[in-house]
Amino acid sequence: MSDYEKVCLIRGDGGSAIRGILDRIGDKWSLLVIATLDGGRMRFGDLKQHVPGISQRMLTLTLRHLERDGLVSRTSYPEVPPRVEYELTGMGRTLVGPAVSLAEWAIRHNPIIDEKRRAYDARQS
Amino acid sequence: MSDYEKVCLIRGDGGSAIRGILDRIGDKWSLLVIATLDGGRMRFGDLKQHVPGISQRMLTLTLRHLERDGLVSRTSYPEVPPRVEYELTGMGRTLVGPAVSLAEWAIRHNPIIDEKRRAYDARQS
DNA sequence: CGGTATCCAGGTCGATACTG
DNA sequence: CAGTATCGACCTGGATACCG
Repeated sequence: MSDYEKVCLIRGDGGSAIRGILDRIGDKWSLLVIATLDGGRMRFGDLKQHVPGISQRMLTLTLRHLERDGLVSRTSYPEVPPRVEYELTGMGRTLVGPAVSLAEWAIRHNPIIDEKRRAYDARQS
Repeated sequence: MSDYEKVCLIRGDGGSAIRGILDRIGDKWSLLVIATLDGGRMRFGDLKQHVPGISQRMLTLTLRHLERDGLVSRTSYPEVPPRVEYELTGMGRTLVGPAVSLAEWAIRHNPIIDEKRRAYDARQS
């Protein structure tokens, strides 16, 4: 694939391709929840424990969105007290690869970016 | 690399790794501007034309952020009328690869997701 | 031409309280 | 246990007007 075609992939028609995916997983918690669920099926409460800082509300919302998009499946057991388990769907698991490549980029370049940022801010002040 | 290590990569310490990169390029325009600049060095006005729908304000802001992080370089020529050119830095270009892999995922799965979404919404109503 | 300044509408997210 | 409901602070981004 040529570089030009790559760029077109990202830009799509008016950028809708990349917008679609970022609207889906570019929020504060989605990718974190997906990464956590990559460890295997998990209950609501466990998930809440393993995603530090997430509120109950945001975990619920995030899971609903991911479920709606078919990235996560929800299974509730009619027991008392209730038990609900979540796991990645097949499609959900295929997202982990690309997400990891972005995370790797982030980890590799974080120190340089921080340095650049400090240098930039120093120039401004 | 094991699956477990992959997940740790994304989750990092409390998810800071993935948060860092998403805060940087997860906004509405950054990745679009980067993809456009991947075509080569470009003037402010041309950039505005090639990123459909972006406002002057958001283009300026986005470019400032990318410049601050060392992903884009800015060159202004002391002429009248002024001319300012932007281009990806070396580090900026390395981001295109991972971004493309995410875009490819998005393009491949968009139809399925849309379908899942419609099915989910139909069940709710 | 390439910005900056200002205002504001809408959305996101956290805290808190309550429920089956 | 696994949610739902409500409120409010904050932030993003669009429109508009003006500037060197």
